[in-house]
Amino acid sequence: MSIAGDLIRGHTDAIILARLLRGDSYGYEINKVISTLSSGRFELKEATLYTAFKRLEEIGCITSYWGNSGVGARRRYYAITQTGRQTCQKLLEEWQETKEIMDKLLEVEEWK
Amino acid sequence: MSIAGDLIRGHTDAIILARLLRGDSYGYEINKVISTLSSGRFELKEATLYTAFKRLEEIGCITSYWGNSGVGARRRYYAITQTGRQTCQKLLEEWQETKEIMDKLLEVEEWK
DNA sequence: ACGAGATACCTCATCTGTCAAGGTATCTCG
DNA sequence: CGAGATACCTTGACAGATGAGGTATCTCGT
Repeated sequence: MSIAGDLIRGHTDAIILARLLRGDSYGYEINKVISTLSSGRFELKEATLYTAFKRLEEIGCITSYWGNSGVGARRRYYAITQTGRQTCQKLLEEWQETKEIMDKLLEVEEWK
Repeated sequence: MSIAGDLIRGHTDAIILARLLRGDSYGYEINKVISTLSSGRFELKEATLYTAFKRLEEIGCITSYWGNSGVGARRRYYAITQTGRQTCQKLLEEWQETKEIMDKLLEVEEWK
């Protein structure tokens, strides 16, 4: 992985919620999507992902239910709640702000 | 503080190094500059800052020396090393990549 | 029918960086 | 002289990321 997890730390909740905003999904799939969208440069570790799900469910941002597909390994689906939507919007705004601030702080003159 | 430190976590080294690239400085001043540049929206806590200095010095990215100003409280100045410059450049590139990936991962359709 | 590999979930102990809280000492200015 | 700014530092607690380990099912080639 070229992008260390600590660089994303604090933003995993935002990533997960933003994904769930597009529709219910389950852990394995979300991980795949993240890996694909980042062209493999970043992937959440499973432990991180499930820790996040647990945390998000505890604070009421998501709910979960077992899929009844009948085929394949059982899946636990997650759905975003109204609280989750609000939290997500807040986190997205924070990300925009973080970007602005970081860009200003990292501004460098020319490289010699 | 509107931006929690954890959102910046993993980027503090980059911030400090990018600052030192502009010239030697000391803890208190760097903290002030960060606060100013971010319009007060973000500030490193002192403990975090000094922890980072220690870490960066241990891995050879910066060196330190006591200022001999004679007036005011004593200051420990920090200077970036050649290793530090390389590390800084790498971290800046990582930040650009992090931004790209995050923006892609957080992409949302319209808000309803 | 069997083994490999993919799918899919989960837990626990450990590590690392952040931070609250506390401390020391000097200088400036009213 | 006292308050507040300047300036440094350490310690312990905490939270999130992760390595390592575990379970179970399905698919596909041989």
